[in-house]
Parts: sequence; C-alpha cells; structure tokens
Amino acid sequence: MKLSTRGQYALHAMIFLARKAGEGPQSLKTIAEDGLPEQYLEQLLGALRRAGLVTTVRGAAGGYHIARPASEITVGHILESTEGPVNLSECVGDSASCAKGAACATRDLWAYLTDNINQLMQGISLQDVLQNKPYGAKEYTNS
Amino acid sequence: MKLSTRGQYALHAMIFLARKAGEGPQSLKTIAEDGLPEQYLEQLLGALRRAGLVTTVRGAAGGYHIARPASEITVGHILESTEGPVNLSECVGDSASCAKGAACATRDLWAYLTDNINQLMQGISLQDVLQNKPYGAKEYTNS
DNA sequence: TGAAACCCGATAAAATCAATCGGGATTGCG
DNA sequence: CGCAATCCCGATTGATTTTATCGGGTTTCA
Repeated sequence: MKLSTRGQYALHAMIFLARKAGEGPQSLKTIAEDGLPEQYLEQLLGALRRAGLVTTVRGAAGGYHIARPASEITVGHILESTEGPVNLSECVGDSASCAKGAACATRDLWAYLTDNINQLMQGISLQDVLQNKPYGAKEYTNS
Repeated sequence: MKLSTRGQYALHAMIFLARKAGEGPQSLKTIAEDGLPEQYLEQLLGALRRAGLVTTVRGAAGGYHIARPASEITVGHILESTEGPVNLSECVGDSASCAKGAACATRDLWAYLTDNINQLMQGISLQDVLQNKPYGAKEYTNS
C-alpha cells in the first residue's frame, strides 16, 4: 500500500501555508522553493483549492492562502483531495462490480479497513503535524 | 490510497485454501476457477509460498496447501507478501533519502500512519474473515 | 513414458504517475 | 495604458508500475 508523491507534496505545501498564515498570499514559486517541481505543484494546489483547503488571489502579487485554521484541516482531507479517496477494492460502494453482490466475506473486510484508515487520517489535524505532536500509540481495542 | 488486485487475488486464494484445509493439494486451476487469471495467480502463489503462507506439492496431482491454521495468518501478512510493505513515504526507514534527516515533522506522521495501518491489518486473522466476524468499530483513543 | 502440475524468468500491453508545455485570464503598478 | 507577475487549465510526454501472457523447465504420479 503506497502513497504517491501527490499527497506528500500537498502536505508539504499545506504545512508551508499554515506557517505563513496571515502573512499575505504566498506565490507558487515561494511554496516550491525547496525543490518541488513547480508546475506539478500547481496542479496539486488546484486540487486543494477545489477541495476548499486553500484560497487564491489572482494577478500580480497574488498567491495561495490556507483557507481555515490548521486545527480544522485534517491530514485525511489533504490526502483525499490530491490522491482520491481510500479505495482498497472496487466492490466497496459499487455493488455492481461484484457478481456476488453484497454477500461477500471480503467485501466487509475491505469496508472495515477503509473505514479505519479514514478514521485514522481524519483524527490528525494539520496543527498536530505542525506541532510535531508526539503521537501516542493508539489503543486498538475491538469494542 | 489504493490496493492493487494482487492483494485481492491473494486474499481470495487464501480464503479458498483455508476452506479446503485438510483436503489435499489444490491445483492452480481449481483455485482460479472463479475467473482469476491463472498464470497471474501463479505468480502470487509463488510469493505466498516464499512468505511461508502456503506449501506446495509438485508433480501430477500436486497443488497448494495452506501452511498454517487460518487463525495464525493475518490479513496484513497476506497483503504484505503480495503487495510489499506499507510504504507511505520513502523517508521512513531510509534516512538518506531526506535531506533533513530525522528532524522532519512529516516523517513522524508517515511513520505513525504506517504503524497504525500495519497494526490494523495484523489485527485481523484469516479466520476472522472466513467467519465473517462482525467487525466492531475500533476505538480510536489516543493514549 | 507421458500427462499433470508447479516453477520461473522474460516479455508485452495497459494503466497510472510525474512532470512539462503552451497558452489564457486576472490584477497590481508605474 | 501596458507590462510583468501570477494563477488557471487542458493537452501531451516520458517513466514507472500493474497486469497479465509466454515459453519453457522441473517434478511426480500412474
């Protein structure tokens, strides 16, 4: 199970923008200055904008803003907007793709894993990342 | 975050083998009979064998066995052997790939997520899947 | 000896990812 | 006004990964 660079670049950009919150628009060039491919990052920022995570100012001296406080943005939201939703198997959510329909042992498994991964990623805010909050080991107790 | 078909096919095969435990070797053709591409599945069974999850009997009337009781095989193990380890970012485990070395806010995040996903998948045995155990929602309480 | 089966590296077709290109639209500033 | 800075966006290209298929080799049973 891998993540593409999109999510990594997007997180990088969001961290940058969160740190510059309130300092006016940050240009693409500025955000990409530590070596990220500029035009590629532009695509990702477009996705982040469409997801409502950043706002933009067009024209000269324009750039990108973080749209909300870092505490109100989750890692899950950032990754989903650039990588698409967590999708471990087509058969979850699209019952037509599986001949067996809903009565499938693995289907429940994929749904369960998907759910938990989403919860995990939505449980971490951008602010947590900024503060390098010491992530405690989660308790995995089946209820 | 996607999973390739490898993991899905492998899980399918393992479920099949678990159900046939004690009934003698199951041929590739038999395992693939519900429409999985036979020669592709063969590659995956090779990986499962190298991971110690199945054993094989060569020659005529040969085939594949599950190597251990289903209760002792986890979903994580199956997926890892066919998809490779969970890898959200190169920088976890390979400090050389990141110029900042260990002092990186995102690095800790990736490590944390990787850890939790692994725990999640290792917490489910093949037997749980067979029994279609009603997965309770896990409690995500940071300790 | 021959058929059934696993074993395995090489190759090929398709899909996805990563990045670039080329131009268009918007806006601040002199 | 005119120009430079900047965001916007669809198309294209090259690399990589995924998903197989192929062609053979080896093992074993009858």
